[in-house]
Amino acid sequence: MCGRFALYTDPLALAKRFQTDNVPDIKASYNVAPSQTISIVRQENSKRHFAFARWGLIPSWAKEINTGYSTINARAETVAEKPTFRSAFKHRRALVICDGYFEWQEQANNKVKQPWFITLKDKQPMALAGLWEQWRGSDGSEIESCSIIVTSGNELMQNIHDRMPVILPNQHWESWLATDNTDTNGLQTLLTQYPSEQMTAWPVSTVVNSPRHNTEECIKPVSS
DNA sequence: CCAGACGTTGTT
DNA sequence: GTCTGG
DNA sequence: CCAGACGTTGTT
DNA sequence: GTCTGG
Repeated sequence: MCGRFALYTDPLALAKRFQTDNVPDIKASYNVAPSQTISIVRQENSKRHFAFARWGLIPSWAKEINTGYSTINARAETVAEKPTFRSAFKHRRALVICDGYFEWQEQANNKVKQPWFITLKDKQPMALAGLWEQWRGSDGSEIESCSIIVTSGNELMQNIHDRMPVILPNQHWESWLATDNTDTNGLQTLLTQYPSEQMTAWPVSTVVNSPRHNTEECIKPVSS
């Protein structure tokens, strides 16, 4: 799955890579956790914008912000059907932007899990397949929230974890973001494993375990 | 009909 | 053990 | 995802 | 909001 990531590329470079008409006002973060505000890219009238959303999708019909169940990820296999996600899947897709994500590898003999950091070999920031939703509280407050779609792990990931986020290659950004695209069958074919040979992974310190630690040490390689 | 769930992961 | 907070 | 709290009373 | 379970 995908429960933690990092985003530290310069905002101007992000705007250039994702061809947005605004530059996100963000600082480098090496340890982004669920419930925090994350950077997403959406499209309106064929123009791309950076926006922000709370990580953990709140369905429009939810009574409380804390839904009591985990919506930080949506399974690619079922996202089109699940009541919590299907409306967003059809109408409110986004790119969740990160430089790399973390997965925790189970260890034999009940030893402490080993965290890994996974990036693209070309060091470019990546676009994860995301969904967003708007929620209105009874007091009139509004919150935009989002979820990251996950699928089975590719060859690189297999030894680390059996699930991984869906990473969209450049050539699929347009059809994923197009608001007039409601072909859910076609959209689902975009939710595939990114090729292992274009990715790389290294073990990192358990410093990353605590969301309170937000330094470069979180992504620094250690011997496993 | 109304009430209650609506999720992913990992472990058993 | 289970829920909340980050 | 992992870390940290998980309770009541009374006092500051 | 919409589906499932009773």
